Amino acid sequence: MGKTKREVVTEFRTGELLAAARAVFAEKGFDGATIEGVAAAAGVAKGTVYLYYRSKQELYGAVFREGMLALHRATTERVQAASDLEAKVRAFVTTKLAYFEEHREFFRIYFEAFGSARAVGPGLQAEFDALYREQVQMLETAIRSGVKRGECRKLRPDAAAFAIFDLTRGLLRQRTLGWTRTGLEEDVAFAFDFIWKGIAGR
Amino acid sequence: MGKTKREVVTEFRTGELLAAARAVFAEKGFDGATIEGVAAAAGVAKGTVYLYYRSKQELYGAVFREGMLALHRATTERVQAASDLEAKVRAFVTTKLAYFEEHREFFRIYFEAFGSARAVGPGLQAEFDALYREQVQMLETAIRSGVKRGECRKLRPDAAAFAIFDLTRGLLRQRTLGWTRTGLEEDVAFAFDFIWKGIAGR
Amino acid sequence: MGKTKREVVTEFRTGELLAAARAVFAEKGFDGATIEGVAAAAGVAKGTVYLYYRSKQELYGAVFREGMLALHRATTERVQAASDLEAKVRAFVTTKLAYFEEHREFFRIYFEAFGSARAVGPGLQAEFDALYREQVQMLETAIRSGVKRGECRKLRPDAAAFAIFDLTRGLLRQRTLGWTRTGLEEDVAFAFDFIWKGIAGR
Amino acid sequence: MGKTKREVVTEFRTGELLAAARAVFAEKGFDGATIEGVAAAAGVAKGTVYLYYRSKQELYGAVFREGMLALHRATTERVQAASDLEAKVRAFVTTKLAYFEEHREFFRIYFEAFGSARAVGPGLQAEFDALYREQVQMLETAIRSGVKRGECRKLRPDAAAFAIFDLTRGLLRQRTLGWTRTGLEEDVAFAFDFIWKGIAGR
DNA sequence: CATGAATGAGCCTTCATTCAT
DNA sequence: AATGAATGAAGGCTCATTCAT
Repeated sequence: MGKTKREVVTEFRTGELLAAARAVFAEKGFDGATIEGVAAAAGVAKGTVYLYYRSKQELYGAVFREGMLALHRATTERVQAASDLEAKVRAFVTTKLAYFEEHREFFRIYFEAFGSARAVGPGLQAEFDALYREQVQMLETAIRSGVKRGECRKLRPDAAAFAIFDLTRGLLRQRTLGWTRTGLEEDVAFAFDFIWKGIAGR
Repeated sequence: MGKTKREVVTEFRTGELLAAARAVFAEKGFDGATIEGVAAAAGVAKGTVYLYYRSKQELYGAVFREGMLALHRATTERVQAASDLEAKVRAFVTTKLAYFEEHREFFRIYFEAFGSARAVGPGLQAEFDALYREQVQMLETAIRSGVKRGECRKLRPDAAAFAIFDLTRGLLRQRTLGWTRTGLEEDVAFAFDFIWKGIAGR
Repeated sequence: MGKTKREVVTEFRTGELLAAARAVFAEKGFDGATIEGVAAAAGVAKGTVYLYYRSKQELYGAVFREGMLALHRATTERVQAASDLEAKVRAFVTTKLAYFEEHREFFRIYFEAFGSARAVGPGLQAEFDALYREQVQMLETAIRSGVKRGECRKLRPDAAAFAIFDLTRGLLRQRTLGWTRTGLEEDVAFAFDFIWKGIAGR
Repeated sequence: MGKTKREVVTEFRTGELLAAARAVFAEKGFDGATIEGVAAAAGVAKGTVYLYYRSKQELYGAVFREGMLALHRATTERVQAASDLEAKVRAFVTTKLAYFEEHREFFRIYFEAFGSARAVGPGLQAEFDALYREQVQMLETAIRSGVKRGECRKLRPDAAAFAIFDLTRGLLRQRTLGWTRTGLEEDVAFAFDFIWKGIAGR
């Protein structure tokens, strides 16, 4: 643990700035946010932001990446820990909903990426897409082996994976926008049920 | 038919500008787009844009509203024309996918509304939400009577409606971004199947 | 009386436009006024204004000149008709006040010329100055002969002329801005009295 | 004395900008002036102006207010220091003329306020009017007590105050526009004499 | 003659980024 | 490292003027 002084300060500042940026970007979006605003929220001067991030884009990227990776890690971990398909699907839905329950601010940023790929910049969009696909593939794999093991009916694993992903995302949106009054548990239960049985069911 | 000359010209310009604006907004997003860019795309001078639309916001609103209403009308019409739940769900998915197949550009604009409520402005966001809810309610009603008639199993109609909506939207995204290689027919079939039977199926 | 048709129409339009322009310039000032506004006030289209006046400047010039000349003529005539200095001074004050009583709108335009010589343009400013000096000289001449004839005490005629002019203009301003509640007669009486006797009086 | 560094720089810039703005507004008037022009005159970039003044209006307001208050203070002080009416009137005329002798540029701005109330904005116009009336009232009070004490003849103090004010303003204009070749002393002497004795005199 | 659609120069203002202190 | 003053490019919008109909 070498250059503690410098590194600690840097880490501290980085964290402060990241938090401030997250709040500001969440509230105003990429274009609506200003570096000045982020600096103010972090309690530092404008120039200081540029000591830690080279540009507005990069700062946004850091915020975005941090949130995405945490979400990604949590989801991956939980899903892989589950043993069978049913548990995996349930874990997927639960983890996502729970994550955003804890990170409301990141939600706006997350959703901005689905809409305005432009603001984000091509590099970031690629990263985002990569994580997206990775998650989809994880689901896909789970489904594929679920099909093999007879845990579910025979259907296209890739398409089903997308479907589960989208369904979860939609539910996320409703919850975060306050369009659902039901509790987290109940929402998860419904989503899983829908995914599992569709609307025809048994 | 009255002041044909003037009215025709106005309609023509309005249309040209709308098309140009749609293309530019689709490519760059609301903030990234410039009036100059729209004007150039329409082959007119900057000032001309302001003869037909009072502001950038208003122009965006016109583009957005036009696309939304067409989509809304098409969907509503087809769904209501269908007789039973199965047909209605199928119609819903089909119409949406088909609409964006024809209106690729509008897709980006449509999706921007899901992400950056800010840029769009509160008035437009409200309109958007209203249409959204109207569609969800239409699905909800269909499901409710489907449940009554035993066309599907007993589940919460509101949540199921949201689920169908979100699933469709997700599929839309994949198709438009070119993430699916399967044909329209097949995608619709899968989506319907998924909605209908879930992944457990019979 | 030749090209009656054309000339009559031209005169009519010219008059209409002049009146509209006077109203608009009076309300908004040179910079604040728009050709569109003048056209609307005159009940014609924008382009029509340019058929009769080459530019905004020229239109303003026409309005200005018309008002100035009428004022100048009225004043000159009345003053020269008066026989002795007392009558001349009285005529000067009375005519000016009476003129603006009738032409409230022109008042704003008249006063703009004292402040923003810039907007008016150098050519017009020169014309304005010429009329100004002419009036001052008229007063000067009157005073000079008044001095000779012993109608008043011996003082510098040029400076006295300016003083009378300025005093009148000030009174004008107060009346038009509604800062004086006294009647026209009384104001004239006071002004003349002040000019004649100063504040020390006999 | 506290944050000298920053405060000194700010004061310096504020002063520089104020001076530049005064020059530019004086030459071109409010509408004719551009922020770019002011910046250039101050030797800074356009954006810098906005670090010190929020808008063109505010900058104009600062220039205007500064000049008006200085003039107002000087006048008030000198007039109140004078003991009798004669001295007060003399002080009034002298101070005004002397002030503008020193502040030629401000003259154009001062006079613009008499003409184009519009450009200035309602708030500033109100301030201007308040100062105007205050000065008139000061004169009025002086005259009233002068009348009581028999220092001058009996006349309406309000109207006389206006007259003195206007006469002075007129003289100001002539001097600043270079329409008088006589010296300051002589002009003041004449003005006072005119005010005191009128043209009939003793 | 009259019209008003079209033009494009011009201006205020914002804000990401730099740099001297 | 931290600051925040300075920069200047960029963009929305207005409006005098032109010109085809």
